[in-house]
Amino acid sequence: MNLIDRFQIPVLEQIALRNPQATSLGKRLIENSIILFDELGFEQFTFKKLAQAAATTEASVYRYFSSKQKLLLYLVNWYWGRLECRLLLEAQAGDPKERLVTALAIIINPNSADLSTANERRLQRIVIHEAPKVLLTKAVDNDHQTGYHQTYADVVNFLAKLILDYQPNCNYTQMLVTTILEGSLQQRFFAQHLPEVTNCSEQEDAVYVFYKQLLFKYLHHE
Amino acid sequence: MNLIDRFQIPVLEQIALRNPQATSLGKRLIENSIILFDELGFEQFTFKKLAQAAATTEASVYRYFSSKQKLLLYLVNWYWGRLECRLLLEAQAGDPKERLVTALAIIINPNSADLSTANERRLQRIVIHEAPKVLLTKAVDNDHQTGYHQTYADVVNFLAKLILDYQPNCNYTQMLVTTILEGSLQQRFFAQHLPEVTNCSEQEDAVYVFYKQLLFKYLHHE
DNA sequence: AATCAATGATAGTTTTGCTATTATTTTTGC
DNA sequence: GCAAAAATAATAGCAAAACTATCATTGATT
Repeated sequence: MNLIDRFQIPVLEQIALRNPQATSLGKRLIENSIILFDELGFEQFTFKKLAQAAATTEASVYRYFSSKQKLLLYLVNWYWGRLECRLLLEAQAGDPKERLVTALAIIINPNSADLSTANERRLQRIVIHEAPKVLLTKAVDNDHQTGYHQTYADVVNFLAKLILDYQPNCNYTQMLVTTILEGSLQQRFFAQHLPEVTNCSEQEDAVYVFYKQLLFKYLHHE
Repeated sequence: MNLIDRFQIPVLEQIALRNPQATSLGKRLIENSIILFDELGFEQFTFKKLAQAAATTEASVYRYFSSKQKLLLYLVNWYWGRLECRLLLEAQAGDPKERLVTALAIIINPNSADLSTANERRLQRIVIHEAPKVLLTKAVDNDHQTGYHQTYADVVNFLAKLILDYQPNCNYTQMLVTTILEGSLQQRFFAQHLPEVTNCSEQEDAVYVFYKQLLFKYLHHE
Protein backbone atom coordinates (compact mmCIF):
# COMPACT_ATOMS: atom_id res chain seq x y z
CA MET A 1 0.00 0.00 0.00
CA ASN A 2 1.35 3.36 -1.02
CA LEU A 3 1.85 6.02 1.63
CA ILE A 4 -0.65 8.24 -0.09
CA ASP A 5 -3.28 5.52 -0.02
CA ARG A 6 -3.29 5.48 3.76
CA PHE A 7 -4.70 8.94 3.87
CA GLN A 8 -8.33 9.01 4.93
CA ILE A 9 -10.48 11.84 3.66
CA PRO A 10 -13.07 12.44 6.37
CA VAL A 11 -15.73 14.21 4.32
CA LEU A 12 -16.08 11.25 2.04
CA GLU A 13 -17.84 9.29 4.75
CA GLN A 14 -20.66 11.82 4.80
CA ILE A 15 -21.18 11.71 1.06
CA ALA A 16 -21.60 7.95 0.76
CA LEU A 17 -24.35 6.08 2.60
CA ARG A 18 -21.78 3.50 3.57
CA ASN A 19 -18.03 3.44 3.13
CA PRO A 20 -17.26 1.92 -0.28
CA GLN A 21 -13.59 1.48 0.60
CA ALA A 22 -14.52 -1.02 3.30
CA THR A 23 -16.13 -3.72 1.20
CA SER A 24 -15.36 -5.69 -1.91
CA LEU A 25 -18.55 -4.53 -3.62
CA GLY A 26 -17.84 -0.92 -2.64
CA LYS A 27 -14.38 -1.07 -4.18
CA ARG A 28 -15.79 -2.61 -7.33
CA LEU A 29 -18.31 0.23 -7.54
CA ILE A 30 -15.60 2.87 -7.22
CA GLU A 31 -13.35 1.14 -9.75
CA ASN A 32 -16.09 0.79 -12.30
CA SER A 33 -17.64 4.19 -11.72
CA ILE A 34 -14.30 5.81 -12.50
CA ILE A 35 -14.11 3.90 -15.76
CA LEU A 36 -17.74 4.54 -16.67
CA PHE A 37 -17.84 8.24 -15.79
CA ASP A 38 -14.72 8.67 -17.88
CA GLU A 39 -16.02 6.73 -20.85
CA LEU A 40 -19.69 7.70 -20.84
CA GLY A 41 -19.66 11.15 -19.28
CA PHE A 42 -22.00 12.24 -16.52
CA GLU A 43 -25.13 12.40 -18.69
CA GLN A 44 -24.89 8.90 -20.14
CA PHE A 45 -23.74 7.33 -16.87
CA THR A 46 -26.49 5.45 -15.03
CA PHE A 47 -26.59 3.27 -11.93
CA LYS A 48 -27.99 0.50 -14.07
CA LYS A 49 -24.89 0.50 -16.26
CA LEU A 50 -22.68 0.72 -13.21
CA ALA A 51 -24.48 -2.23 -11.61
CA GLN A 52 -23.98 -4.24 -14.77
CA ALA A 53 -20.28 -3.36 -14.98
CA ALA A 54 -19.72 -4.21 -11.31
CA ALA A 55 -21.77 -7.40 -11.58
CA THR A 56 -24.35 -6.30 -9.04
CA THR A 57 -27.83 -4.77 -9.02
CA GLU A 58 -29.11 -1.22 -9.19
CA ALA A 59 -30.63 -1.55 -5.71
CA SER A 60 -27.25 -2.41 -4.25
CA VAL A 61 -25.63 0.64 -5.81
CA TYR A 62 -28.27 2.79 -4.14
CA ARG A 63 -27.24 1.33 -0.80
CA TYR A 64 -23.86 3.02 -1.22
CA PHE A 65 -24.78 6.26 -2.98
CA SER A 66 -28.12 8.00 -2.91
CA SER A 67 -27.64 9.40 -6.44
CA LYS A 68 -25.14 9.60 -9.24
CA GLN A 69 -24.47 13.21 -8.25
CA LYS A 70 -23.33 12.04 -4.83
CA LEU A 71 -21.15 9.35 -6.36
CA LEU A 72 -19.46 11.90 -8.61
CA LEU A 73 -19.05 14.23 -5.66
CA TYR A 74 -17.37 11.37 -3.84
CA LEU A 75 -14.91 10.83 -6.68
CA VAL A 76 -14.15 14.53 -7.05
CA ASN A 77 -13.55 14.84 -3.33
CA TRP A 78 -11.25 11.90 -3.53
CA TYR A 79 -9.24 13.67 -6.22
CA TRP A 80 -8.86 16.85 -4.17
CA GLY A 81 -8.18 14.85 -1.04
CA ARG A 82 -5.31 12.99 -2.65
CA LEU A 83 -3.96 16.24 -4.05
CA GLU A 84 -4.09 17.86 -0.64
CA CYS A 85 -2.33 14.86 0.77
CA ARG A 86 0.46 15.10 -1.80
CA LEU A 87 0.80 18.81 -1.11
CA LEU A 88 1.17 18.16 2.62
CA LEU A 89 3.75 15.44 2.01
CA GLU A 90 5.79 16.97 -0.78
CA ALA A 91 5.49 20.74 -0.54
CA GLN A 92 6.77 21.25 2.99
CA ALA A 93 10.53 21.27 2.32
CA GLY A 94 12.73 24.14 1.20
CA ASP A 95 12.29 27.87 1.20
CA PRO A 96 8.97 29.52 0.36
CA LYS A 97 9.73 29.77 -3.34
CA GLU A 98 10.74 26.12 -3.64
CA ARG A 99 7.61 25.06 -1.80
CA LEU A 100 5.46 27.16 -4.08
CA VAL A 101 7.07 25.81 -7.23
CA THR A 102 6.71 22.24 -6.00
CA ALA A 103 3.05 22.80 -5.14
CA LEU A 104 2.39 24.32 -8.55
CA ALA A 105 3.93 21.33 -10.27
CA ILE A 106 1.77 18.97 -8.21
CA ILE A 107 -1.52 20.68 -8.97
CA ILE A 108 -0.82 21.29 -12.64
CA ASN A 109 0.90 18.04 -13.54
CA PRO A 110 -0.34 15.57 -10.95
CA ASN A 111 0.09 12.69 -13.36
CA SER A 112 3.69 13.25 -14.32
CA ALA A 113 5.03 11.07 -11.52
CA ASP A 114 5.26 7.35 -12.21
CA LEU A 115 3.05 6.61 -9.25
CA SER A 116 0.11 7.76 -11.30
CA THR A 117 -2.08 4.85 -12.30
CA ALA A 118 -4.52 4.61 -15.17
CA ASN A 119 -7.32 5.27 -12.71
CA GLU A 120 -5.71 8.47 -11.48
CA ARG A 121 -5.49 9.75 -15.01
CA ARG A 122 -9.12 8.82 -15.53
CA LEU A 123 -9.99 10.58 -12.30
CA GLN A 124 -8.36 13.78 -13.47
CA ARG A 125 -10.27 13.61 -16.73
CA ILE A 126 -13.45 13.20 -14.70
CA VAL A 127 -12.60 16.26 -12.61
CA ILE A 128 -11.93 18.24 -15.79
CA HIS A 129 -15.04 17.14 -17.66
CA GLU A 130 -17.62 16.45 -14.96
CA ALA A 131 -16.79 18.24 -11.69
CA PRO A 132 -18.55 21.49 -12.63
CA LYS A 133 -21.78 19.53 -12.98
CA VAL A 134 -21.91 18.82 -9.25
CA LEU A 135 -20.60 22.24 -8.25
CA LEU A 136 -22.72 24.54 -10.43
CA THR A 137 -25.98 23.31 -8.95
CA LYS A 138 -28.89 24.77 -7.08
CA ALA A 139 -27.84 22.45 -4.26
CA VAL A 140 -24.39 24.04 -3.93
CA ASP A 141 -25.17 26.05 -0.80
CA ASN A 142 -26.57 23.05 1.01
CA ASP A 143 -23.73 20.88 -0.23
CA HIS A 144 -21.15 23.35 0.90
CA GLN A 145 -22.75 23.69 4.31
CA THR A 146 -22.62 19.91 4.66
CA GLY A 147 -18.91 20.09 3.86
CA TYR A 148 -18.99 18.49 0.44
CA HIS A 149 -16.68 21.14 -1.00
CA GLN A 150 -14.46 21.58 2.02
CA THR A 151 -11.57 19.52 0.65
CA TYR A 152 -11.46 21.77 -2.40
CA ALA A 153 -11.50 24.86 -0.20
CA ASP A 154 -8.70 23.35 1.88
CA VAL A 155 -6.53 22.86 -1.20
CA VAL A 156 -7.17 26.45 -2.25
CA ASN A 157 -6.28 27.77 1.17
CA PHE A 158 -3.20 25.62 1.47
CA LEU A 159 -1.92 27.14 -1.77
CA ALA A 160 -2.98 30.60 -0.66
CA LYS A 161 -0.88 30.18 2.45
CA LEU A 162 2.16 29.11 0.41
CA ILE A 163 1.76 32.25 -1.67
CA LEU A 164 1.57 34.45 1.40
CA ASP A 165 4.69 32.79 2.82
CA TYR A 166 6.49 33.76 -0.35
CA GLN A 167 4.93 37.18 -0.88
CA PRO A 168 3.17 38.51 2.25
CA ASN A 169 1.94 41.61 0.43
CA CYS A 170 -0.17 39.69 -2.03
CA ASN A 171 -3.77 40.77 -2.19
CA TYR A 172 -6.35 38.61 -3.89
CA THR A 173 -4.52 35.44 -2.95
CA GLN A 174 -7.53 33.14 -3.24
CA MET A 175 -8.57 34.59 -6.57
CA LEU A 176 -5.06 33.98 -7.82
CA VAL A 177 -5.16 30.38 -6.65
CA THR A 178 -8.56 29.50 -8.07
CA THR A 179 -7.66 31.21 -11.34
CA ILE A 180 -4.63 28.97 -11.69
CA LEU A 181 -6.29 25.83 -10.35
CA GLU A 182 -9.42 26.03 -12.48
CA GLY A 183 -7.63 27.57 -15.43
CA SER A 184 -5.07 24.81 -15.68
CA LEU A 185 -7.81 22.16 -15.70
CA GLN A 186 -9.76 24.08 -18.29
CA GLN A 187 -6.75 24.40 -20.59
CA ARG A 188 -6.55 20.60 -20.74
CA PHE A 189 -10.12 20.52 -21.94
CA PHE A 190 -9.58 23.25 -24.48
CA ALA A 191 -6.40 21.63 -25.75
CA GLN A 192 -8.38 18.55 -26.63
CA HIS A 193 -11.69 19.98 -27.78
CA LEU A 194 -11.34 23.68 -28.69
CA PRO A 195 -7.68 23.93 -29.68
CA GLU A 196 -8.09 27.38 -31.24
CA VAL A 197 -8.76 29.01 -27.87
CA THR A 198 -5.60 27.75 -26.24
CA ASN A 199 -1.90 27.62 -27.05
CA CYS A 200 -0.98 24.31 -25.59
CA SER A 201 -0.43 21.04 -27.26
CA GLU A 202 -0.50 18.01 -25.03
CA GLN A 203 3.15 16.97 -25.29
CA GLU A 204 4.95 20.11 -24.15
CA ASP A 205 4.01 21.35 -20.69
CA ALA A 206 2.76 24.71 -21.89
CA VAL A 207 0.09 24.77 -19.20
CA TYR A 208 2.68 24.54 -16.44
CA VAL A 209 5.01 27.05 -18.06
CA PHE A 210 2.26 29.59 -18.62
CA TYR A 211 0.72 29.47 -15.16
CA LYS A 212 4.15 29.56 -13.52
CA GLN A 213 4.94 32.71 -15.49
CA LEU A 214 1.57 34.17 -14.65
CA LEU A 215 1.95 33.46 -10.94
CA PHE A 216 5.44 34.82 -10.49
CA LYS A 217 5.01 37.83 -12.73
CA TYR A 218 1.99 38.73 -10.66
CA LEU A 219 3.81 38.25 -7.37
CA HIS A 220 7.01 40.05 -8.33
CA HIS A 221 5.11 43.24 -8.95
CA GLU A 222 3.47 43.50 -5.57
CA MET B 1 -34.63 49.14 -31.00
CA ASN B 2 -31.15 49.40 -29.62
CA LEU B 3 -28.22 49.33 -32.04
CA ILE B 4 -26.92 46.20 -30.39
CA ASP B 5 -30.21 44.43 -30.91
CA ARG B 6 -29.89 44.71 -34.68
CA PHE B 7 -26.91 42.45 -34.66
CA GLN B 8 -27.70 39.03 -36.07
CA ILE B 9 -25.70 36.10 -34.78
CA PRO B 10 -25.56 33.66 -37.67
CA VAL B 11 -24.76 30.49 -35.76
CA LEU B 12 -27.95 30.79 -33.77
CA GLU B 13 -29.99 29.83 -36.78
CA GLN B 14 -28.30 26.46 -36.93
CA ILE B 15 -28.95 25.69 -33.29
CA ALA B 16 -32.69 26.29 -33.32
CA LEU B 17 -35.03 24.32 -35.57
CA ARG B 18 -36.72 27.56 -36.48
CA ASN B 19 -35.84 31.13 -35.65
CA PRO B 20 -37.45 32.00 -32.30
CA GLN B 21 -36.80 35.71 -32.83
CA ALA B 22 -39.18 35.72 -35.80
CA THR B 23 -42.41 34.74 -34.08
CA SER B 24 -44.41 35.76 -31.07
CA LEU B 25 -44.33 32.27 -29.62
CA GLY B 26 -40.60 32.04 -30.24
CA LYS B 27 -39.95 35.28 -28.36
CA ARG B 28 -42.13 34.10 -25.49
CA LEU B 29 -40.10 30.90 -25.33
CA ILE B 30 -36.81 32.80 -25.17
CA GLU B 31 -38.11 35.24 -22.56
CA ASN B 32 -39.43 32.50 -20.34
CA SER B 33 -36.52 30.14 -20.81
CA ILE B 34 -34.16 32.85 -19.58
CA ILE B 35 -36.27 33.29 -16.48
CA LEU B 36 -36.72 29.58 -15.89
CA PHE B 37 -33.11 28.53 -16.48
CA ASP B 38 -32.08 31.25 -14.07
CA GLU B 39 -34.57 30.29 -11.41
CA LEU B 40 -34.63 26.51 -11.71
CA GLY B 41 -31.15 25.71 -12.99
CA PHE B 42 -30.44 23.38 -15.87
CA GLU B 43 -31.34 20.17 -14.05
CA GLN B 44 -34.78 21.23 -12.86
CA PHE B 45 -35.63 23.03 -16.09
CA THR B 46 -37.97 21.04 -18.36
CA PHE B 47 -39.77 21.79 -21.60
CA LYS B 48 -43.01 21.00 -19.83
CA LYS B 49 -42.40 23.81 -17.33
CA LEU B 50 -41.31 26.13 -20.11
CA ALA B 51 -44.45 25.32 -22.10
CA GLN B 52 -46.56 26.10 -19.07
CA ALA B 53 -44.77 29.40 -18.42
CA ALA B 54 -45.08 30.45 -22.07
CA ALA B 55 -48.71 29.32 -22.24
CA THR B 56 -48.10 26.73 -24.94
CA THR B 57 -47.52 22.99 -25.18
CA GLU B 58 -44.47 20.79 -24.86
CA ALA B 59 -44.82 19.67 -28.47
CA SER B 60 -44.64 23.26 -29.69
CA VAL B 61 -41.43 23.88 -27.77
CA TYR B 62 -39.89 20.91 -29.54
CA ARG B 63 -40.65 22.54 -32.85
CA TYR B 64 -38.21 25.31 -31.97
CA PHE B 65 -35.53 23.42 -30.07
CA SER B 66 -34.73 19.74 -30.34
CA SER B 67 -33.63 19.55 -26.69
CA LYS B 68 -33.06 21.69 -23.65
CA GLN B 69 -29.32 21.41 -24.27
CA LYS B 70 -29.80 23.09 -27.64
CA LEU B 71 -31.95 25.79 -26.11
CA LEU B 72 -29.30 26.53 -23.49
CA LEU B 73 -26.65 26.50 -26.20
CA TYR B 74 -28.76 29.05 -28.05
CA LEU B 75 -28.91 31.34 -25.03
CA VAL B 76 -25.20 31.00 -24.30
CA ASN B 77 -24.38 31.79 -27.91
CA TRP B 78 -26.59 34.80 -27.71
CA TYR B 79 -24.64 36.02 -24.69
CA TRP B 80 -21.29 35.67 -26.42
CA GLY B 81 -22.69 37.11 -29.63
CA ARG B 82 -23.87 40.25 -27.89
CA LEU B 83 -20.54 40.54 -26.10
CA GLU B 84 -18.68 40.21 -29.39
CA CYS B 85 -20.96 42.85 -30.84
CA ARG B 86 -20.24 45.25 -27.99
CA LEU B 87 -16.53 44.62 -28.36
CA LEU B 88 -16.67 45.45 -32.05
CA LEU B 89 -18.65 48.62 -31.40
CA GLU B 90 -16.91 49.93 -28.32
CA ALA B 91 -13.36 48.63 -28.29
CA GLN B 92 -12.18 49.99 -31.63
CA ALA B 93 -11.23 53.52 -30.59
CA GLY B 94 -8.01 54.77 -29.06
CA ASP B 95 -4.54 53.33 -28.78
CA PRO B 96 -3.94 49.61 -28.16
CA LYS B 97 -3.87 50.00 -24.40
CA GLU B 98 -7.12 51.95 -24.27
CA ARG B 99 -8.79 49.38 -26.48
CA LEU B 100 -7.57 46.56 -24.29
CA VAL B 101 -8.77 48.24 -21.10
CA THR B 102 -12.16 48.97 -22.62
CA ALA B 103 -12.51 45.39 -23.81
CA LEU B 104 -11.57 44.05 -20.39
CA ALA B 105 -14.21 46.21 -18.75
CA ILE B 106 -16.82 44.94 -21.18
CA ILE B 107 -16.16 41.27 -20.65
CA ILE B 108 -15.75 41.49 -16.88
CA ASN B 109 -18.51 43.96 -16.06
CA PRO B 110 -20.94 43.67 -18.95
CA ASN B 111 -23.84 44.67 -16.70
CA SER B 112 -22.42 47.88 -15.31
CA ALA B 113 -23.90 50.01 -18.10
CA ASP B 114 -27.47 51.15 -17.62
CA LEU B 115 -28.47 49.55 -20.88
CA SER B 116 -28.36 46.21 -19.13
CA THR B 117 -31.81 44.85 -18.61
CA ALA B 118 -32.99 42.35 -16.03
CA ASN B 119 -32.83 39.67 -18.70
CA GLU B 120 -29.23 40.43 -19.49
CA ARG B 121 -28.30 40.01 -15.88
CA ARG B 122 -30.22 36.75 -15.82
CA LEU B 123 -28.43 35.69 -18.98
CA GLN B 124 -25.04 36.28 -17.40
CA ARG B 125 -26.04 34.24 -14.39
CA ILE B 126 -27.08 31.47 -16.75
CA VAL B 127 -23.71 31.61 -18.50
CA ILE B 128 -21.96 31.45 -15.13
CA HIS B 129 -24.03 28.64 -13.66
CA GLU B 130 -25.08 26.56 -16.65
CA ALA B 131 -22.83 27.12 -19.67
CA PRO B 132 -20.28 24.47 -18.67
CA LYS B 133 -23.05 21.87 -18.82
CA VAL B 134 -23.39 22.23 -22.58
CA LEU B 135 -19.65 22.60 -23.17
CA LEU B 136 -18.26 19.78 -21.06
CA THR B 137 -20.17 17.10 -22.93
CA LYS B 138 -19.35 14.05 -24.99
CA ALA B 139 -20.99 15.94 -27.86
CA VAL B 140 -18.51 18.82 -27.69
CA ASP B 141 -16.47 17.76 -30.72
CA ASN B 142 -19.54 17.41 -32.90
CA ASP B 143 -21.00 20.64 -31.55
CA HIS B 144 -17.79 22.51 -32.22
CA GLN B 145 -17.56 21.15 -35.74
CA THR B 146 -21.11 22.33 -36.36
CA GLY B 147 -20.01 25.77 -35.19
CA TYR B 148 -21.93 25.88 -31.92
CA HIS B 149 -18.92 27.23 -30.05
CA GLN B 150 -17.60 29.47 -32.78
CA THR B 151 -18.95 32.70 -31.28
CA TYR B 152 -17.08 31.97 -28.07
CA ALA B 153 -13.92 31.24 -30.02
CA ASP B 154 -14.40 34.50 -31.91
CA VAL B 155 -14.61 36.49 -28.69
CA VAL B 156 -11.44 34.80 -27.44
CA ASN B 157 -9.60 35.56 -30.64
CA PHE B 158 -10.80 39.13 -30.78
CA LEU B 159 -9.33 39.68 -27.33
CA ALA B 160 -6.19 37.79 -28.27
CA LYS B 161 -5.72 40.17 -31.17
CA LEU B 162 -6.13 43.22 -28.92
CA ILE B 163 -3.44 41.81 -26.65
CA LEU B 164 -1.07 41.25 -29.56
CA ASP B 165 -1.68 44.82 -30.76
CA TYR B 166 -0.59 46.04 -27.35
CA GLN B 167 2.19 43.56 -26.73
CA PRO B 168 3.32 41.75 -29.90
CA ASN B 169 5.77 39.57 -28.01
CA CYS B 170 3.12 37.89 -25.93
CA ASN B 171 3.19 34.12 -26.04
CA TYR B 172 0.27 32.09 -24.79
CA THR B 173 -2.18 34.80 -25.78
CA GLN B 174 -5.22 32.54 -25.98
CA MET B 175 -4.45 30.88 -22.67
CA LEU B 176 -4.23 34.31 -21.11
CA VAL B 177 -7.60 35.31 -22.57
CA THR B 178 -9.49 32.17 -21.57
CA THR B 179 -7.94 32.30 -18.11
CA ILE B 180 -9.32 35.80 -17.62
CA LEU B 181 -12.62 35.17 -19.35
CA GLU B 182 -13.49 31.95 -17.55
CA GLY B 183 -11.83 33.02 -14.33
CA SER B 184 -13.83 36.21 -14.02
CA LEU B 185 -17.09 34.31 -14.49
CA GLN B 186 -16.05 31.71 -11.96
CA GLN B 187 -15.17 34.33 -9.35
CA ARG B 188 -18.76 35.55 -9.49
CA PHE B 189 -19.92 32.07 -8.66
CA PHE B 190 -17.42 31.62 -5.86
CA ALA B 191 -18.26 35.03 -4.41
CA GLN B 192 -21.82 33.91 -3.98
CA HIS B 193 -21.46 30.25 -3.06
CA LEU B 194 -17.93 29.50 -1.86
CA PRO B 195 -16.80 32.86 -0.47
CA GLU B 196 -13.77 31.41 1.30
CA VAL B 197 -12.04 30.57 -1.99
CA THR B 198 -12.24 34.08 -3.38
CA ASN B 199 -11.47 37.58 -2.22
CA CYS B 200 -14.23 39.49 -3.82
CA SER B 201 -17.40 40.78 -2.36
CA GLU B 202 -20.08 41.72 -4.84
CA GLN B 203 -20.15 45.48 -4.31
CA GLU B 204 -16.55 46.42 -4.99
CA ASP B 205 -15.25 45.47 -8.41
CA ALA B 206 -12.47 43.28 -7.09
CA VAL B 207 -12.85 40.91 -10.02
CA TYR B 208 -12.10 43.66 -12.51
CA VAL B 209 -9.22 45.07 -10.47
CA PHE B 210 -7.59 41.69 -10.00
CA TYR B 211 -7.77 40.53 -13.61
CA LYS B 212 -6.58 43.90 -14.87
CA GLN B 213 -3.57 43.64 -12.58
CA LEU B 214 -2.99 40.07 -13.65
CA LEU B 215 -3.18 40.93 -17.34
CA PHE B 216 -0.90 43.95 -17.32
CA LYS B 217 1.64 42.52 -14.93
CA TYR B 218 1.92 39.53 -17.23
CA LEU B 219 2.27 41.68 -20.33
CA HIS B 220 4.75 44.18 -18.92
CA HIS B 221 7.25 41.43 -18.28
CA GLU B 222 7.41 40.08 -21.79
C1' DA C 1 -27.00 -22.48 16.11
C1' DA C 2 -28.97 -18.14 15.91
C1' DT C 3 -28.65 -13.56 14.48
C1' DC C 4 -27.82 -9.73 11.93
C1' DA C 5 -25.98 -7.09 8.15
C1' DA C 6 -25.10 -7.11 3.31
C1' DT C 7 -26.45 -8.40 -1.06
C1' DG C 8 -29.38 -10.38 -4.83
C1' DA C 9 -33.61 -10.66 -7.26
C1' DT C 10 -37.56 -8.67 -8.66
C1' DA C 11 -41.15 -5.45 -9.19
C1' DG C 12 -43.21 -1.13 -9.33
C1' DT C 13 -43.71 4.26 -9.43
C1' DT C 14 -42.93 8.66 -11.11
C1' DT C 15 -40.77 11.84 -14.01
C1' DT C 16 -38.38 13.14 -18.01
C1' DG C 17 -37.43 13.35 -22.68
C1' DC C 18 -39.21 12.76 -26.77
C1' DT C 19 -42.49 11.25 -30.83
C1' DA C 20 -46.88 10.87 -33.14
C1' DT C 21 -51.51 12.19 -34.56
C1' DT C 22 -55.17 14.93 -35.42
C1' DA C 23 -57.69 19.22 -34.96
C1' DT C 24 -57.67 24.06 -35.07
C1' DT C 25 -56.00 28.41 -35.94
C1' DT C 26 -53.14 31.73 -38.41
C1' DT C 27 -50.66 33.20 -42.21
C1' DT C 28 -49.73 33.63 -47.04
C1' DG C 29 -50.14 33.59 -52.02
C1' DC C 30 -53.10 34.55 -55.56
C1' DG D 1 -61.65 37.35 -50.18
C1' DC D 2 -60.48 32.65 -50.56
C1' DA D 3 -57.85 28.46 -50.89
C1' DA D 4 -53.63 26.37 -49.58
C1' DA D 5 -50.06 25.98 -46.51
C1' DA D 6 -47.88 26.57 -42.31
C1' DA D 7 -47.96 26.99 -37.40
C1' DT D 8 -49.84 25.83 -33.18
C1' DA D 9 -52.94 23.39 -29.81
C1' DA D 10 -54.54 19.29 -27.75
C1' DT D 11 -53.86 14.92 -26.61
C1' DA D 12 -51.84 10.54 -26.28
C1' DG D 13 -48.29 7.50 -25.80
C1' DC D 14 -43.57 5.34 -25.29
C1' DA D 15 -38.96 4.27 -23.51
C1' DA D 16 -35.66 5.15 -20.34
C1' DA D 17 -34.01 7.04 -16.00
C1' DA D 18 -34.23 7.69 -11.27
C1' DC D 19 -35.54 6.07 -7.67
C1' DT D 20 -38.33 2.97 -3.78
C1' DA D 21 -39.98 -1.27 -1.81
C1' DT D 22 -40.10 -6.05 -0.67
C1' DC D 23 -38.47 -10.33 0.28
C1' DA D 24 -35.26 -14.15 -0.27
C1' DT D 25 -30.46 -15.49 0.27
C1' DT D 26 -25.91 -15.47 1.64
C1' DG D 27 -22.23 -14.91 4.73
C1' DA D 28 -20.09 -13.29 8.75
C1' DT D 29 -20.35 -12.73 14.01
C1' DT D 30 -20.71 -14.18 18.47
